[in-house]
Amino acid sequence: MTSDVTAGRAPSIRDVARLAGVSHQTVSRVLNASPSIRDETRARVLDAMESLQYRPNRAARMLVTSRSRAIGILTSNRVHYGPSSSVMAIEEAARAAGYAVVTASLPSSEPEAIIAALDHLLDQAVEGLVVIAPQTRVFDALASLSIRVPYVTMQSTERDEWHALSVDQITGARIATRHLLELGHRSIYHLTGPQDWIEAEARMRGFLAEMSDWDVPTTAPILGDWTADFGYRAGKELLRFRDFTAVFSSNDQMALGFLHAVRDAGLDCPGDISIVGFDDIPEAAHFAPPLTTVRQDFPELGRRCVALLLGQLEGEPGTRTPSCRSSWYGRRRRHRLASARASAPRSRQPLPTRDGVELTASRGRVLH
Amino acid sequence: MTSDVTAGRAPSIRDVARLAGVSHQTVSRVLNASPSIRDETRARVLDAMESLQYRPNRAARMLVTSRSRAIGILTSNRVHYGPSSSVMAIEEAARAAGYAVVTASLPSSEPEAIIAALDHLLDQAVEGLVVIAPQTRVFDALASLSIRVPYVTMQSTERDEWHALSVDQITGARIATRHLLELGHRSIYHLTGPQDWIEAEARMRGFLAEMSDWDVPTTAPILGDWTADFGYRAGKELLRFRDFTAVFSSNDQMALGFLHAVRDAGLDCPGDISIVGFDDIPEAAHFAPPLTTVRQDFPELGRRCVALLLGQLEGEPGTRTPSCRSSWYGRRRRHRLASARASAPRSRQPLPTRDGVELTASRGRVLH
DNA sequence: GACGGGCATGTGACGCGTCACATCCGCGCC
DNA sequence: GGCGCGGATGTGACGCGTCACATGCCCGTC
Repeated sequence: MTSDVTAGRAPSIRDVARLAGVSHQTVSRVLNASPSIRDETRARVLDAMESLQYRPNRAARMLVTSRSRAIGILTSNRVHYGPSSSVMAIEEAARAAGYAVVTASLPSSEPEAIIAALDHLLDQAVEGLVVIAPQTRVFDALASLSIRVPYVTMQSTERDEWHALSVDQITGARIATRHLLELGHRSIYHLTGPQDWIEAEARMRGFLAEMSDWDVPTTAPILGDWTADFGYRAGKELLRFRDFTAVFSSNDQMALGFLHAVRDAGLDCPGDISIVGFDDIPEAAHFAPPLTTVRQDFPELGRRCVALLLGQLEGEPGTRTPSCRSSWYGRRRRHRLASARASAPRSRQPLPTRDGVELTASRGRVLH
Repeated sequence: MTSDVTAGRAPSIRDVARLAGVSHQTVSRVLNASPSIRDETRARVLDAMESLQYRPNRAARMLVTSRSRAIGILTSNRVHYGPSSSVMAIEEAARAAGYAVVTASLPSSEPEAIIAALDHLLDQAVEGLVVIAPQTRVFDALASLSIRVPYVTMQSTERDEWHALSVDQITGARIATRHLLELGHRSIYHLTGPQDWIEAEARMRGFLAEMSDWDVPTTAPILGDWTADFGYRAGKELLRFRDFTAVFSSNDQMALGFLHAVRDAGLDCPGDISIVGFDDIPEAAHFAPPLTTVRQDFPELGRRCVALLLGQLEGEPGTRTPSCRSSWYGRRRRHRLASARASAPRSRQPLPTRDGVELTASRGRVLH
């Protein structure tokens, strides 16, 4: 008796039900695609929804199902190509699966900041977490909060194998390293990312493994912070001695800075010093000289993250492998991949490909 | 009588109330910092919350208050420095204000994609929207959905003035242009971004205005897409004629590509052709040569977006100006600015500053 | 000593989509 | 004709934090 025509309130299933001449439960069944609804009834309900501009109340559904259908992304606040692209892909994949994405970025890597960010996400009742950040620290913070939410990262750690993700950074790093070795380089420096980034560690491991396979002695990797500024400073420092002929940088930004230092030293990049980067950021082809780098399929990585996470959310916790292949998701993914490929106007020639990683020779130029 | 000790259910205020020996309403009052609670009672309740690991149920609160305390960000899916940094800042500012951020990126700029993304955000019951994307199209989509959610963009349009934001891109573009003019250049090309990006339009307007002030004739701006690849292609094309001596690029990526083309043509950048970029991405200092560019304070921009949006959300709709200055927010913002400044290890020298925009001379090098 | 006022706290209803269960209808069967 | 069955639909309760209102209490006041 209370609610009249155009109340201030948003329409609820009861409003729809009244208009369609059915019970609110029937409306609910239509919403949930229950099979036991006559087509004619369903049509009437849908009409009523349409004319009322009905939108299900997320809060109410959440309350009763105690599922938020939201996942959280915890990112470092540094703006890098890889993480950003992954976030986009994660968001799209999650949306396609009917999940919302809530982000929290880390103003710093202090434990308190991490805990605050996690707390924020948990307040949003996220059902799962994708971590694109210093992973070991986040893991510690999660443990300290003692709240168990499924989460995935871009790469597995020793501590919990089941979060593994298979774009294989180790292989990518090996490819990059092998490339330099095949060019004849025997003293190669490695610029790595922050230690507690799993990606950095994996790439470093790949580098060391490949060097070891070739029986080439290595110097200690240089711990960087992903930035071009660091690459530049490192280059300035290392070039004072010139006890090397090649550098494998863990990402393209640091490689850019290093290139800068090489130019500053009056040296020639393909000639005197070879550099290989990692990530294949869109700008890499326009560095001076164009950078040889290892392409990472970040969107694919993001999509796999979501698939893995959703597999854990929907299936029983513990399974891990087949979740990536659940039918509805596989279909969408294939579609997206196809369209992405069609729209890519890249002019570089891919070199040997292997599980989502490839080495690119920038603009066809011989590798440097 | 039903719920015992450790049920499967998460604890509710009633559980807390029982443990603290008060009514559920008292617990609610503690949660909402009601003043009329005795300190001793509050302490008891807080203790109970602590020991139960109580976390307010977001859904229930949302349901009853019909406020989600979430804002949406609609971003283009291109990974650019400016948008990404803004998103981070928006997220942090929103979090500081107790809002969550839900993102939706646009796989394409097709109207359907925009509508789908908006729909997704509205499904999440976001209370407001920050748009970092082709803005005119989004506006159309919003209108077509006929759902009125407050939203802000990075810059005002003619259509709806009250979304204005004050990091002044026009001034920034004027500074860049003036710089080239002061160097003596009289034939200057402008590489602009996609037309329906407000930022692109504003920078173009600034360019044209400054040129006009100096009575220098202009050629039509070259419509780009923000990418380095485009800058490269544009450079290739333009350099066939060399009917210009300087270029003002709407962002640093396109400038990078252009620089590449200049090198390819065997020309010297400070000497033969001058280039000024826009954004001051962290990599700009390491281009060859280091790029002169206009720094944008994207984090500040993001923060202002949030302040503006929250002002609209919290205050009565219609007010616009003073909302940015609401006390709690001003305090936080100041704090964050201070810390950001302290941690910035930039080595460049800022040139004349004006409302969040400054021209940087990379590494002290004379401008090119 | 009765009354008004303010403070601290309690009571019950409410919102909205879902769940468990009830009801109704038509049909086939013995 | 009564019974059971299954499909389609309705009924009422529930979850949890908040709102509006009620209650109890202490204090001062005339």
